[in-house]
Amino acid sequence: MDNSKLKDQVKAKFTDYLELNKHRKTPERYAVLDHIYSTRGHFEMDSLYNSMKQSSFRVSRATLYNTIELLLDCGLVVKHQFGANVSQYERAYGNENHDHLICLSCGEVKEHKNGNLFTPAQQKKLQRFKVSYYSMYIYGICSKCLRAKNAEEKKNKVIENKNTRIKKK
Amino acid sequence: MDNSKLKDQVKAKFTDYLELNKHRKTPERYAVLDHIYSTRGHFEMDSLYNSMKQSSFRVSRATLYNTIELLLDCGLVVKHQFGANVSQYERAYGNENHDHLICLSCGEVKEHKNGNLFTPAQQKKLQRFKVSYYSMYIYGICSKCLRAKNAEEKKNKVIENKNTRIKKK
DNA sequence: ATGTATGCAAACCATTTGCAATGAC
DNA sequence: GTCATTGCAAATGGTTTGCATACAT
Repeated sequence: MDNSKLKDQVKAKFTDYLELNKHRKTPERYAVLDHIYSTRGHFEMDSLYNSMKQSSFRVSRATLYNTIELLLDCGLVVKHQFGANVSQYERAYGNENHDHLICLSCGEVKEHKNGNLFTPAQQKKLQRFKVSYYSMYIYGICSKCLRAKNAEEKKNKVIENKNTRIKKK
Repeated sequence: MDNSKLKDQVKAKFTDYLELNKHRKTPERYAVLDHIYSTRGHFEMDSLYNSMKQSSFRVSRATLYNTIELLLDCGLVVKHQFGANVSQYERAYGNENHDHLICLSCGEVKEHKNGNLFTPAQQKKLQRFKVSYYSMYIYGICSKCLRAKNAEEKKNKVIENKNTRIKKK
């Protein structure tokens, strides 16, 4: 995947943010940013920590949490809390807006490209509120669990019928 | 507020759910439901616990968590995790669909009546996914914080100007 | 040289869990 | 009478915090 250009852009954006807010430009911070923009999709703190530990640059959990806070603040990362106890994070720059389909049965999270549910025109209607980003979570039952549930119900129906017949005797 | 009719409806719905799933109809469960539908807006576990403690019916935290799980499952309550570490909950029945505006600066959550960003027609497009409900979270800066921020920036600019003048000397 | 940022380990705290006692069925 | 449910207290685990050390400025 050739995303060196993307990485340069986010690095520049991060540098701007750090300088503007008088934060230090430490190698740890850039290493975290680089690592996050090396993979797609959602990640959680623990996996990021382990993944970086195995790479050339290890950082402490404390630093990870500190850095994520900065990345959230400057809009390079987005945070999600879908319902499990762990927070999930996601690249925000160069990542097309999408909704999240969350299965209430198995917990799987799928991305759903939707584009413009929330159009700029609609954003304008929100007077007196400066929108940074938005998250759309759609909860329900995924196709896999739906099939499993249907199969289950069919089975139960058969059993019920059997019981009815037994009772009739 | 006359919501005795509403309470009867949700009570009936809860009873249906409990019977269908062969769960017991304990007084604790109905007390929790009743308490939740006695107030509007968001609440968290701790406030619910304390509020019920002061009322005539006290339940343990364990039971509270158990019962909320049931209420979530039968769709009478919705759970939100806006970013803080505590989950927030909300009545779902008779509660018009609305988005949530969350201020990244002060954490305040405001409801935003929107109606139908997510229309039934759009839901149909989600093949192979049975939608139960959805949550729209719009993050940004609220008007209060926006004003504060502007004031702050104005102040900094004045200081910068002063510094420039000093340097020029 | 100064003081912010890091790493470590301990603390925190919402939520979950184990288990004996209770009470819905 | 049976077994799901309750209440209590202890355990869990993601996240935060305090503090000594390191290092960006």
